[in-house]
Amino acid sequence: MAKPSETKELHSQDSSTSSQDHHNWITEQNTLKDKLITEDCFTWKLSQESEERLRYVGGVDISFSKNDSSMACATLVVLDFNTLQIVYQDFSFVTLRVPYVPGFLAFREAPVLLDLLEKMKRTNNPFYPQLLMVDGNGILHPQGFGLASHIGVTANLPTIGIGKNLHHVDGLDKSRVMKLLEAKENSSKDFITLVGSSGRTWGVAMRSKQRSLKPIFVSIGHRISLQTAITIIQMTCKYRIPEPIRQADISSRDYIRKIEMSAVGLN
DNA sequence: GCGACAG
DNA sequence: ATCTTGTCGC
Repeated sequence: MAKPSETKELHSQDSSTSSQDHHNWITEQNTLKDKLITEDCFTWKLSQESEERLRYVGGVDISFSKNDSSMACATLVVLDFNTLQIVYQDFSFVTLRVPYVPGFLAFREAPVLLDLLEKMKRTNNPFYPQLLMVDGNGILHPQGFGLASHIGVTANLPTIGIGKNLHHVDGLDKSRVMKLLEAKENSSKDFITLVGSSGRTWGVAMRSKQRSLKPIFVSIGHRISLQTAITIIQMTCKYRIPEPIRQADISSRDYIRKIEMSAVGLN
């Protein structure tokens, strides 16, 4: 029979999770991780001369209601890689019942984002992205399998993870990264490689714009090399955050704001 | 044991 | 993630 801690959450809006959930999540992460590809695996090219060029780059983000933290707006945008203009945009309002647990962001956010991708594929949308940027880490993650990798493997799509804050892993913490960024020998570099205590490379801390001291953290999501990911991120940064992510963020906030305005009107 | 911990 | 105004600077 179920223990009290397992029954009381059944009808709760803001559900918590058990150690059993965590165990299942880790198992699923490890299963998906077997399919992870950390090198360039796509047919398009970046060069102008190429027959098949990278043209459609997607970005996904989720914004939350300030009133009800389980109410969210998930957004998928697709930009033209050359002009960085939006060519496709879709969103979905959802109630997220899975809480945010550090290391398991994908179990909260991936389902609704995958739905948005699936909808495009199902309708044979010509703007279906050739590459997807995700706000959240790829392999820069305790299990080496963050949200960007989770979405990449599940959707079988090349993905890049972009974190705005560092997820501490393998001895990499804020102070260590700041020291590296401030070191004289690194002062002119626009990114530094994040090598952990184990010697493993997890991604890079990138100064996407010279003036912005605060870096972004770029890591492999799926089917792309770190080197290619860096190049593409640099090519899509008008500001600190690469445009596909930034536009998705702006759109989802905008949608949430409009919804809350109409909700206030009903009260 | 205590603190840290993407969004 | 979100709560929050102005402010300094290009």
